[in-house]
Parts: sequence; structure tokens; C-alpha cells
Amino acid sequence: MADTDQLSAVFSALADPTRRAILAELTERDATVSELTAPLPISMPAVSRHLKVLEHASLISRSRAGKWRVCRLEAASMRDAADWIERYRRFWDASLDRLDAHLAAVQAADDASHRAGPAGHPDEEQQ
Amino acid sequence: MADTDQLSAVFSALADPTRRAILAELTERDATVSELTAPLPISMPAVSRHLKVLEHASLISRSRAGKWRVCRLEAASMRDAADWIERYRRFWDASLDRLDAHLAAVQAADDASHRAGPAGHPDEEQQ
DNA sequence: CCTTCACTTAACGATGTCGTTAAATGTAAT
DNA sequence: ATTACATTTAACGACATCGTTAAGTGAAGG
Repeated sequence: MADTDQLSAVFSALADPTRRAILAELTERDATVSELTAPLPISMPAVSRHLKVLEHASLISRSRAGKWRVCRLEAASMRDAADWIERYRRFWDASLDRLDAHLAAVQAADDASHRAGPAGHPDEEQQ
Repeated sequence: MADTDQLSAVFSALADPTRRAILAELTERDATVSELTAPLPISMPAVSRHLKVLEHASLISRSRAGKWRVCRLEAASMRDAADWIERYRRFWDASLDRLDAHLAAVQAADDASHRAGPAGHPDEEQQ
């Protein structure tokens, strides 16, 4: 599935701190490879390959401007990642509620203490 | 920075389709390693290691229940990833905003090629 | 006890990542 | 044309990832 691959490419690209730094830089302004390399502690070939990864994930685009190659942020594919993660929102939004439920369950188990299987453990009620 | 490492761990964990499938499964119910392995085309040791990665990224937690080991979704760390990505929302959400910024940048570069930055926006990450 | 079940760890090989330096490419300027 | 500049590609080494099968753990149960 191309969709899955694209998502993997985006998450994979975002997994590297250097690449996230590059993306952050590009939110300020478009930049050449030299400009992007300057603040980083690595060589230009290394940066060039990071850019290749970012481009492959459609997170940036590159164009020639005379002698230079200008990089531009293309956040469209980041939206896919955001949308994917978004489906989990309720699982962290509701974490406090779930904690309450969990504590209540433990309390209940303490009172009635007998149940099928191993007692006193944090499941039986979820979601 | 530990924060950066955590973010990298989360994105890195999410980069793998199998791990995303496992997380999706865990949104339905807590599950044992066997239950998680069943629908997947890989061996249990392979799944076990995926679970280790997910646990290291704090995306799941594991607890013993007698003979079994129960995995539970812990989406809290996904929130960090969501928050990070969220800062890029305006770049895909507000196309007018972005177009304006671009035009302003071009204009500024045209007028006087010095770098004060017409955008002047937050963000900055370093490793 | 000693086996069985659920799972993890060890050991291995294929492949990918991330850095380096040196050589190639392509555009601009002399 | 030749040289200089910006960037990429090639070649290499160190280390991580992802799968496998085989051997360890630890709790359950005859």
C-alpha cells in the first residue's frame, strides 16, 4: 500500500533530530543547502542526504536557482501523519479518566477479590 | 536532550507498519503477545521485539497476568509527537497564510537582500 | 518434580542508516 | 576554455533494524 509507505516515510524522516532541525529552519525561510549546513555539526554531503530523505517523504521540495538549490518546506504530507496520530487523541485525552477507572477497578477487586484467572491485575475493564 | 530522544523514539516506533498495526489492535482491547502475533505474518520473537520498541517509546506498557503478558496502549507519549507536528499545521492548513509569508519573503529579498525575516515565528530545535 | 505453555533472549544474516572523505556534476564567472 | 563555487554521488566503515530459528526463563498444572 502506497499510503502506508508514505506514512512510514514521513515518520521515518521525522525520527531524526537533524532532519527535524532542518524542517524547523525551513519554517522560517527557504534555504540553500549551504545555509542549512552552516548551523549543523555535520558535513554538507550528510545534509544533502538528509534532504534527499525529506524530499522522498515529500516534506520538502527543491528547485534550482542558478548555482544554488533552494529547499522549501512542503508540510502537506505531515498532515497525513497528524491525521493518523489524531485517531489516538482520545486515548491520551481520556488518560485521566482511565486512571480513575483503573483505580476504581483495583478498589473493587480489593473488596470482592475473587474473579476468574489471576486476581488483582489491571485488566478486565478497558477502553 | 532527553525530550528530543523521546520524540525520536516515538517517531521511530511509528515508522514501522507492523508496529502501527499493533497499536491499532490495542485501541480495541488489551492483548497478549500471542493474540497480537496471530494476525501478523511474522514470528512471535519478531513481535516481541516490536513490543520492546513500543515499550521503550512509552507507547505501550506490559504487565504479567499469570502465564500471560498483557500489553496495553499508552498513548501519552503520542501526544508529544502530535504536539510537535501541530506546530506545522499552519503550513498545510492555512495556505493563504503561507502564500502571504512566501510573497512577503520574496518581496523582502527583492527590496533589500538582508536577513531580518519577515515571518518571525517560533520553533527551534537543536540536538 | 517435570512437563507444558507463553514469552524472551541469543545468535545469525540481509539490509538500511548515518557519518566520513574524495571524486564527479553542473552552473557562473573570468 | 578554465577556474571557482554549490551540491551531489561514490565508496567506505560503524552500527541499528528486521527477520529468522534455537535455546533460555518463569509461571501453571498434572
